[in-house]
Amino acid sequence: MIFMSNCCEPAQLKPLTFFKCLSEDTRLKTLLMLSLKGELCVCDLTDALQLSQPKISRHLADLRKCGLVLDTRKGKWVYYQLHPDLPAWALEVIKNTASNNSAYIEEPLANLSCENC
Amino acid sequence: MIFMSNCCEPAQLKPLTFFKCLSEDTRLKTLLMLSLKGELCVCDLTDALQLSQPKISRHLADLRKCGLVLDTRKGKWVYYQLHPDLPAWALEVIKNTASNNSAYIEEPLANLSCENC
DNA sequence: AAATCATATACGAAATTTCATATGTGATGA
DNA sequence: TCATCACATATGAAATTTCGTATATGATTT
Repeated sequence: MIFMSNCCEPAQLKPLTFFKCLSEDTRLKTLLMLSLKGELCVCDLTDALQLSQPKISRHLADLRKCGLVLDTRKGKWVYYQLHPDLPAWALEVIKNTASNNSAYIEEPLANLSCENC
Repeated sequence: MIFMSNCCEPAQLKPLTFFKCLSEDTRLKTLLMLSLKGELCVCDLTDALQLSQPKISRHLADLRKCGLVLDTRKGKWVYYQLHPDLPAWALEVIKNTASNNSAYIEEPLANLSCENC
């Protein structure tokens, strides 16, 4: 994303940057799932969304560079969560969207193994 | 937008379609301004955003085809407003974004002639 | 240390989006 | 009816985004 140049800290998250992050299927579903599940590793997401690992990783990198998600390594795994410093309005947009569009994330949620449920 | 194929009525507005509409500068500013001003004609928007008329018109056509805005002809002018049937969650996203990002639309708002203030 | 597992990045190609420019259309007014 | 004003659309080129494939990295296990 060309707008990644503008995005460093969530505190200065620009609305256009934010919505560009939400404007692609994989990234949007990832953000909505994180808002519901709290924390997921890369392999959870490849399973849930049935997509290749590099594809998931590239989109997570975009979200990370824009400050929307935070990654934490735990042994071999890297866990992602919504960034705790996300501006309140942005978090509200994500939560609002998640709770009003359950059909959109129904299938990926169902694909999650029970440990994450 | 390729996702316009999916979008007919606001009632079935899909989240991805919605955020694709918000992911471009002209369209996002237009939606935020409409949420604050209620109704604006095409020439108001070209003035406010300082952009060419075809550029504004094309983006308005995208928003119209996705069901985000409603157009009404009044004599020579065509007025646009947020679509009254917009799902509540989507309207909330727009209003929430507008009220928390005043700097982003400060300049275009200032460019509006006083009749629209 | 070598192998393996989980994840990240590089690269060019393909798909999509955006734009400038030219032209079309519908309403109004002379 | 002719001209003009406000707006819409068509077209191809340019810019941006997305993706598959190959490869790199960092942690764990053997």
